[in-house]
Amino acid sequence: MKPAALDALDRRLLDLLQQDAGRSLESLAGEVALSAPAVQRRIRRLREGGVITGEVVLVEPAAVGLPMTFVVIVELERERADQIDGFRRKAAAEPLVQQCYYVTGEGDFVLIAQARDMDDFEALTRRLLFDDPNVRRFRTSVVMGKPLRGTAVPAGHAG
Amino acid sequence: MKPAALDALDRRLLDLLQQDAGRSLESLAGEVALSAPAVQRRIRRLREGGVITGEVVLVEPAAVGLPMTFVVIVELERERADQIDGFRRKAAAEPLVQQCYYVTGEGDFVLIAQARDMDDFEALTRRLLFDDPNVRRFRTSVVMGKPLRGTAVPAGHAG
DNA sequence: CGACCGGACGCAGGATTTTTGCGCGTATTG
DNA sequence: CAATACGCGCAAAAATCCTGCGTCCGGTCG
Repeated sequence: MKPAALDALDRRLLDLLQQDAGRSLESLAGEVALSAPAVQRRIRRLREGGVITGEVVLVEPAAVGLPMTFVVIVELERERADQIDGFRRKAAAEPLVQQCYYVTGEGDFVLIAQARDMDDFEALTRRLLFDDPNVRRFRTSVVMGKPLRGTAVPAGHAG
Repeated sequence: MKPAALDALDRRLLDLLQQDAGRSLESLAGEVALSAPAVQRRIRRLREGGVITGEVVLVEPAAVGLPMTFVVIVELERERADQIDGFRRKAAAEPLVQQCYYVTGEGDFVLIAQARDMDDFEALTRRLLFDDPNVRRFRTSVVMGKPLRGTAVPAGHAG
């Protein structure tokens, strides 16, 4: 978990792996002009250094019966550290909540959530928001169309 | 790209792979009480059916020099379909923009973006927002602390 | 100025994993 | 009740990953 300074090759690898983590070491090696073991060692270092934090499969929400996406802006009654943390924990415990941002300005939290339908979402708001006395108010936006989703950060961008 | 009805095993696999896509087929097979080839065939079907849309590595933004996260709510002047699409395209072309939601209510778009620092973010807002005459106004929220990020959807949740 | 040290590389062999072909059992359909 | 289709497990083949080792480069210290 040390900083470990990334060079241009590391960044290239990060960009490639953020597009497709399934490629073979050989294929990556060819792209960055290195041998397969060298690529593997670099990737391992990036993992151990905490730069790469995981490797996951992307699932189309609609395909598993959760076609609706919501953006919820939540305002809390009091912004005490333990309450902030409490709410964050509760939100994280909800599988339908994909992302949870604690923000300045406009409200206190911004949530991104999935749901099967309106009823499903309403049940979520009840559990997470209505029943929590510390939630002052919240505003829900329904996402239309297929959103641009992603977690990729441009590693080659700067340093 | 057909619906292809998911059974309980498919859903278990999806949940497991959304946590860690790096596991061996053997290990997955043990967990769901199936043989490795059976697991592999299911995963392939899920890919071909469009349920699994990709496999990526997760990168810690701070580690590549992009420690700041922003939530931006954007209002457009006119909500004509081609303008909506135009803005969406412009946003998607910005590597720093991770997510872009077109929503009802509160503004028209919600963006999640990364940046190295305030100047970096300001440059982004200039390119994407100030210079676009179709952007009426926008509100920026800075994300504090480490947000809960993720793209995992609970496959076992419903059907 | 030269020797030492650390770090990263490529190569090659061995271990693991993935992939394919095949035969079997079960469920569905005519 | 027979025929077909689908999915499974097994076992071997193919591909990939992983490790150990020798080498090279760059910085440092005597």
